[in-house]
Amino acid sequence: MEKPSLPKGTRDFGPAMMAKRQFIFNNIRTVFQKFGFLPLETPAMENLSTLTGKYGEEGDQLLFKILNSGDFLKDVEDIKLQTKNSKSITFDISEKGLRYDLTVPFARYVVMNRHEISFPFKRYQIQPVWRADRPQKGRYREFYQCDADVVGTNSLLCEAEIILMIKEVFKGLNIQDYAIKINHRGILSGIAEVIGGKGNETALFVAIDKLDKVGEDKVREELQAKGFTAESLNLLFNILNVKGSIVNKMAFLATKFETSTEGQRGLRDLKEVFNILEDYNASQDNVEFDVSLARGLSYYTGCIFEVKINNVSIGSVSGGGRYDNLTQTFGDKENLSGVGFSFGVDRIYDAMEELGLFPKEAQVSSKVLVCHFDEESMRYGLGILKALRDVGISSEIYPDQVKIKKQLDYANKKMIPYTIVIGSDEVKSGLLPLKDMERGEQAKISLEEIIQKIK
RNA sequence: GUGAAUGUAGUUCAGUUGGUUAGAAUGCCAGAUUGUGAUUCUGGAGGUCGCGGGUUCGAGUCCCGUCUUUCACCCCA
Repeated sequence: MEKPSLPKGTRDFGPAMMAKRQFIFNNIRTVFQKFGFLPLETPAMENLSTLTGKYGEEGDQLLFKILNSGDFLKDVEDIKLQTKNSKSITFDISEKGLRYDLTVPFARYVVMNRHEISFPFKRYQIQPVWRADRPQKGRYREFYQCDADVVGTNSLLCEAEIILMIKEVFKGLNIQDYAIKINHRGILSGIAEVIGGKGNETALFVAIDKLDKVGEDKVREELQAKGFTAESLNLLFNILNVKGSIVNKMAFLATKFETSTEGQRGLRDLKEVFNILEDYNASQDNVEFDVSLARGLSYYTGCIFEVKINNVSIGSVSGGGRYDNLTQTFGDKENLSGVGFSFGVDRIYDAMEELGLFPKEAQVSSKVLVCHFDEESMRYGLGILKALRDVGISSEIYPDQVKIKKQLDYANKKMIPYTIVIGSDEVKSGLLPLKDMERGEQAKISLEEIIQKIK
């Protein structure tokens, strides 16, 4: 018998991990709902044609494809099989794939259900996605995304609210040291225009996105190899090296973008987002205008976001942006604009674990364990148990007659913070010893007092 | 997808130039303790050394393959 194992990059989540994961999920879900987003779920698999072409050439390669059922080779031409070019027969043998993100399935959903959706449409979606990437720390082949998107409005209020939601989620998770980076595709296009890199945008954006990671010299090297002149690179870094406050950076860029309508559009949008934030009385703490932020997903057209938790070895934990033409790729005639972002739960988990940020309360299952010395006291304990549960206190009783030591050990293992040990004295008097397992203190009090104390 | 490193009790790790029966800490189980847990003491269980092949009188140790995890590239939550 072969030892069982899991596919590369996938994991089981035991009860201890699930308690912490759910702490994150609940936090995010609560914030999404508070901002008026409605839940949506879509199938794990989509038609391959829905998925391909949305994530760039590299993205298509990372799609998990599902082999057709039945005799999937039946209709493949012999010539194609003989050439052994697997790419050429992909669409002959596979017509379905696992979803790569939640944004594209959402766009598909919107186009299919236009008649019953009223715009602006705000939905959130918390589901796993799959990528055939090579796993590393913080990179999994199956991971959960928590998306919130608004479609059907150009209002930059949505961008501002995204920032507010990120702040609120991180506050709830007690993550303090982080940066919400924001930029705009218009600004990137403007830079490309100004330095004479038009037509070569993809290479340019991919390279400058790495700036904070690999440094200026490497980016210069890479772009030089791609055919950028020294002169245009000097212009580029003159722009990218802007320092100072958000206002200063924008003023500087305005002088560079006098001839670029795209660049001006980017600046206008960003300025408006910051103005709206001010009207919300939201501080600009943790918000950074990062001119070198690019992001790979090719469908973004306006503002783009990325969130990084500082001092951890995990990449970005959240990202998003505005996309104007996504529904058009599904045949929609109208130009519906959408904007959204996504939290990566698995990475937030890794970061929080690394920083030791999970509160103990998040790992508590039952709040009380009722312990007992004999059958009579156990039966008496059942009434206590019911009374606790009736007022909403999660509690359990040790189901076997075993030594008190074992029962208390069980409580410790499950991180149950309180125990009530019942014996013949308690059955007689009705006074119960509530024990605080962390402090080791206990006091005999009435059931009513217990409920009041720990509810 | 390209290149590299890693794998030894449940967990974290020792293990010499290849040499008898592979160790420690911690955790687990039982007892010291017949109304109270994480301290202390005593005893016990637990490993086909990731898996498969090879070299050798002999392999945890060397070689090849494979899988896992990790790192860089690519890309990204």
